[in-house]
Amino acid sequence: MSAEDASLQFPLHVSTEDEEFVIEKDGDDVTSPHGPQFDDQGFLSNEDQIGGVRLKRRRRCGQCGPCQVKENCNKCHYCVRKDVLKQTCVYRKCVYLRSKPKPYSRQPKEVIPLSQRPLVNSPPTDVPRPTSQQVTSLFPDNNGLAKTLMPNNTVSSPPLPFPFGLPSGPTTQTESKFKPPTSVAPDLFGSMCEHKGSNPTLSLSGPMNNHQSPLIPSLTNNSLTSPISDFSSTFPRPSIHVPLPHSIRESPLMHYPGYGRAMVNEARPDIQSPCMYSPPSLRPPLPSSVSPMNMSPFDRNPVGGYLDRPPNGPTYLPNSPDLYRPFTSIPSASPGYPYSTQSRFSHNAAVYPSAPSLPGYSGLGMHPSLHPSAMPSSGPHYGAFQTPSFTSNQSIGCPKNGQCPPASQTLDTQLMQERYGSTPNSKDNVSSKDKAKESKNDSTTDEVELAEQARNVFNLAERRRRSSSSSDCFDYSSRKDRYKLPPIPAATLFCANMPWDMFNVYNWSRRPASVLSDDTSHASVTSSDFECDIIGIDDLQINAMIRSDGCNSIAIEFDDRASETSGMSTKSGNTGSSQNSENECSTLVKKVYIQGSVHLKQDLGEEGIIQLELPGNKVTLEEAYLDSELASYSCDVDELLNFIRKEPELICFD
DNA sequence: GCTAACGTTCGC
DNA sequence: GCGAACGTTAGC
Ligand SMILES: [Zn+2]
Ligand SMILES: [Zn+2]
Repeated sequence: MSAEDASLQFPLHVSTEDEEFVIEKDGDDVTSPHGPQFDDQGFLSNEDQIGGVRLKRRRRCGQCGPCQVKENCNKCHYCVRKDVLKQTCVYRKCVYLRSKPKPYSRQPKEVIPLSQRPLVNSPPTDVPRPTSQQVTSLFPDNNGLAKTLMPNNTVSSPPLPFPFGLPSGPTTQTESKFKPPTSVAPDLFGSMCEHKGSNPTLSLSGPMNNHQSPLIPSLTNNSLTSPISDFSSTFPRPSIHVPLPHSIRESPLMHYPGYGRAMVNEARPDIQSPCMYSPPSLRPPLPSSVSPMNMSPFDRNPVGGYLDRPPNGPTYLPNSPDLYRPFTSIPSASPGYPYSTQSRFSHNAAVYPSAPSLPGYSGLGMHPSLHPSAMPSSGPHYGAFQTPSFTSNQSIGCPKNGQCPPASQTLDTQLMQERYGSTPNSKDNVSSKDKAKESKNDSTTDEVELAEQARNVFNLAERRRRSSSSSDCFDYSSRKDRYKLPPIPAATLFCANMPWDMFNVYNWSRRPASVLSDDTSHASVTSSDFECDIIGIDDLQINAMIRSDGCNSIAIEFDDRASETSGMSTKSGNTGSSQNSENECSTLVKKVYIQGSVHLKQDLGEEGIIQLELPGNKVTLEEAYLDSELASYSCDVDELLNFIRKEPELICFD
């Protein structure tokens, strides 16, 4: 790679709602060796542009996913015709260069001293910078750089931006100045806390923190779902609906948390599966009560914590590298295709042949901002990237609303195959819509209505938000263009048949959540087929049930039965977990505490994916039991059963 | 509006 | 000087 790889770290292009700024490192001046200063379009923003004449080309940002790709695919149109077209590989095309350059008449922008700049790091209105508000994973990659699924199905990890083990909290000047997105996600935990305060319910029984209860190796789930009616009938309670606005969505920014960190192209150690980690600064806003003292992320694994489970975990768990992957961040493509405008990357069968072979979407938050057909039909599959933007007023909400094109089942399937070596039953996929419809029809009217209400709550808010914000956007894609956007792979696909399906926290004893979907409508409906168990977050002293309608919103509901819960909890708490199950139901397993962390993933369809990670010791499984079907998901059933048998807290019904 | 082509810029 | 690829525009 050449000069292009010595990509930009500075200046940063920061914009607020109303202003755009160019950020340079303190001490930098316009003639510093860090290079020229660019404005939001990457144009020189210093005296070189005084007079409104752009003199310099933009350069690749070096931080986006495509910029992390170091090799040409040699398959795409531009690669094939490189000599003539002289364009960069479609998989390497910087996200920020995909927007149409502004005309030369552009006026220069003010260069603001770093110390005076707002911390809000949002994209310029006319450039598809990832926004700080586009978040899917609460646990993004540690290095904050997007990764790309390479043709060989490996993840092309971008250079590590800062040393592993970087102490949390303010460290360097740079670190403190370039805070990660301040708006990361709805403060689910904060909501819990709030709710706790106003509606205190006692915790689940048992010593949640003493680890006396059986530990189950980390659980991961991919579907927090429940039929609403079922759930509601369980116990009346206040419901906190957490609409998932732009905050919880695919967020490239979460993968580039530090526009401002000197993170580009630095050497990185060769680490194993640097996927399940997150930068300290980007962890979800867990209240201290939720984050156990021993949850230092850097204790968790060599790369900053948050492994699904320890790398040397129990053997009965699938010994798959996938276990140490993060949940795939599913791009949210359609709703706000940020790119441009000149449709430089719009659908062009010549440039992007063979639509059915969409290459692997990036497992790390981006996927090509290219029409699926842009990708080469065979061979390497790069996951290039896109930056979702939510200024578009294109389809809001899930395909159920009839506003979004469905994700491509074909592509999803292929992606599954490519990424995980397993593929959902294609028939299932093909018929998923029908099944979804059936499922929906089977649902009670109340269920449907409630689910729709939940979605509508979000949709309304989101429409408002988007409509208010879209006006100041520059040249976003036309409606026509937007409909050219690549489909969104349904999140469930990425989880289907994944190792973590073995432990679907919320669906134990129920069918695994490995329901494949070729569109989010199916995901949504499918979600409603599931039933949630209760999770207990001990420090919050609440029982909370997290439910998603599978599309646009997540509801966190808290057990309102204070007295009942109190009694139960008190009983269990006093007696310890060892006494509370046998008397209740012969089929119950005692409260099970989870070793490691619990990953919760919910496909929100067009809105992206929400991923939560909870400390395992804060999550209990109640009335969970492992049936043969579920056990079959283990790669080593015998070992798993042995584990259960050995655990006095677990009851094994042979 | 869209793309192919290519002049040009840029970093090395 | 060279490779890479950005930006422009003619042509459709
Ligand atoms: Zn290529
Ligand atoms: Zn880039």
